[in-house]
Amino acid sequence: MGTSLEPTHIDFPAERRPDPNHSDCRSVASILARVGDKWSVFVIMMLSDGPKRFNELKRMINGISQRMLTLTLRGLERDGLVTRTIFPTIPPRVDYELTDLGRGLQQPVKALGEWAMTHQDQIAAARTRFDERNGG
Amino acid sequence: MGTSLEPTHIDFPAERRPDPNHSDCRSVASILARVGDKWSVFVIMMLSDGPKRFNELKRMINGISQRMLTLTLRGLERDGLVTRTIFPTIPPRVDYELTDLGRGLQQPVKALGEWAMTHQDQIAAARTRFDERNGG
DNA sequence: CAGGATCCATTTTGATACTG
DNA sequence: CAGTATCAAAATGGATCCTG
Repeated sequence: MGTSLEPTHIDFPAERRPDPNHSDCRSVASILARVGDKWSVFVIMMLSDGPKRFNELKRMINGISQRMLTLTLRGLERDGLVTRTIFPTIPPRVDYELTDLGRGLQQPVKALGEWAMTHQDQIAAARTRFDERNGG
Repeated sequence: MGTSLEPTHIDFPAERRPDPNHSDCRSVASILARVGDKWSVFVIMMLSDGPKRFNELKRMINGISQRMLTLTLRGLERDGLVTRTIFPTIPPRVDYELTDLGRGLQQPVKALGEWAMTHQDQIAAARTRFDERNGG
């Protein structure tokens, strides 16, 4: 392989750990890690309106390499967010589609995207100020 | 320095670019990139209930290195999400606090966290299934 | 078409030592 | 206490070639 899809380990202080023997925040962290992944978010968005083929996605997300698209899709498939359907034709055809779980995730992701959308100016301004006061 | 806080470049296909001359998705991507950042999310969460000092945060987020906490806080400060207040005492004291912008971001982030919370079992199960069918 | 395998460059992170 | 500086290790990503 070469690339691990495993999340990084995070220790949470006892006072913050929600439930001692049910679920610590590690699993949540690993999920956030996938959402945080640049490409995952875009793939999820691109699959909003129905299934897509591999190269179709590759063209839609201009700039992603074949390798990264493969890796991203594998990760999403592993998490049960996307299904992979192979049509045994020649040439081969593979469809990727959001699962119910994936569609559920889309909602909070969209909310985040919309927040980013509506506040991008404020953030850009803050960055400029910071860079001026600083690096200037 | 050594570490760039700049987002990675993303090209969007013309059909998907929301508005040609106002804002392409790059800025949104750069915001998502910060949220996607493992540590940023946790720092934002830890600052929910008021300002915190550097080492206080470091203890709360067990596992983060001093270096990464510094870098993370700088990034959040640059984006206008947290403020940094220095008390010129000896020993020095520095407080970090969420801005209004930061508190606003907390909402969608929390939504995402809650989704992750409530679906972690499904995802864990999916991962196990995938790993069994696969690596097995 | 849809990848798998390799190799290499860049980024990111951690450990460690030092400072006002 | 709250960092900065430096170095080494590890993760990540792209380019390229190959295959059913």
